[in-house]
Amino acid sequence: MSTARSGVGRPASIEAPRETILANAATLFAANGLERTSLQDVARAVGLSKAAIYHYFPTKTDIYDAIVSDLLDTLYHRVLARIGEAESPSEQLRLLMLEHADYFEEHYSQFVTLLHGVAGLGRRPGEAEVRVRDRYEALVRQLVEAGQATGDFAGRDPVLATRAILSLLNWLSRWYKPDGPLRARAVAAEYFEIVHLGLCRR
Amino acid sequence: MSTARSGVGRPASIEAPRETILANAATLFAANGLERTSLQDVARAVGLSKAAIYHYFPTKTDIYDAIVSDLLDTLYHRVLARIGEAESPSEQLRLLMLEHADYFEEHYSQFVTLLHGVAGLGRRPGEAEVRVRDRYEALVRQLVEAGQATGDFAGRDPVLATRAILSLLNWLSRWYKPDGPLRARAVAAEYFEIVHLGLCRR
DNA sequence: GTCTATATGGTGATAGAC
DNA sequence: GTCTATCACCATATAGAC
Repeated sequence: MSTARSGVGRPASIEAPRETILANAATLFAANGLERTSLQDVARAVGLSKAAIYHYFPTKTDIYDAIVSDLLDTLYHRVLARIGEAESPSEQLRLLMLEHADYFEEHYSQFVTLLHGVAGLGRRPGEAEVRVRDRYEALVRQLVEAGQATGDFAGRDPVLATRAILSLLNWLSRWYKPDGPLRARAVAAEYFEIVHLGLCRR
Repeated sequence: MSTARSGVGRPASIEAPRETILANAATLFAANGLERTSLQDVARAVGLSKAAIYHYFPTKTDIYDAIVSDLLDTLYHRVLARIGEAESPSEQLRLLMLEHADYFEEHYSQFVTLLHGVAGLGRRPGEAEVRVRDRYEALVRQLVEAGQATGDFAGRDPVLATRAILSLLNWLSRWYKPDGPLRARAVAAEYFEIVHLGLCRR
């Protein structure tokens, strides 16, 4: 079946090394965090040596950055494509939250890596990450503001309303259990109801 | 003024060593996380040697645990005392969120240490920490359920409503900037309005 | 592309003098 | 109670053979 196994001296070989490394690293980062995950751990999970990992990524941080940037980029485009189907801003917001939850569930380790992979708030994220996070936040805010313009929503502070929505979705990564009975989508649907009603009346 | 200074060979001495260590460690843990904060860093901030720190705490993890457990315990009792003044469940919930926000602001580093001090979700928190966190979550849930019983709130799922409320308060630790213009209390007040209305109608 | 072996430095924790 | 000095270990990253 497998073409090779990491043994005593025989060079191993795997397919799609970059993606395999990223997937395994995300699982480890999500469980133990970036700092407590050694490259040795990653290498062992992948089935390569430490030095082989360095062939694909110059530093451990680059692995982390690749996971995060891949995730944020795909999330944005998937959500954007999905909400195009809806007409009213409130329906768009609902679809955004549902699609976000689905995507979260499919890429649980990557989300946890993004949101809880590095401890402490002092780390300055790369400007690319900041840009793509801001873009996503702006998307939500535009929906809220559009809802206020059409009268779907009442005039709450759109910045704080946006933060509330994203807080719910982000902290879902702490409540959610991959093996639990609750689907992320179901939680997000309930959250939407709460927020939606809260936004409707002043 | 100061009784001693950590110099070449002279033993230093500080007052309230335990509290000083905890306060300095919380600042460092909040900024850089538990793993990236060395005991050397803590010792330098406090003004003692590494070995002196070990005189007060057997391991680095014990310092972290002490910060978290002190925080959660005091938070619970302060909030509990505060909401006793109110009569209706919705007013109690409002006071809980405001008091929580005030306490968060006063102990910002400790909250960040609790919520973002350790990376990864694999760490099993101590049973003492779990107990006191569950107790706080139960307090919020009781308010939601009481509000449903009196008709203050409509019949949303109380568990998910509770998680929504705590998600907002917990993720506030990511938006909030100690030097920023927004008071935590003001954000919490707006969050209460959103959630309150969302809970009122089905 | 992958390996073994190693350089280099920091870490948590301890020993023992004062 | 605080210090200096040190231990034993593990980390990231690199060199160079194959």
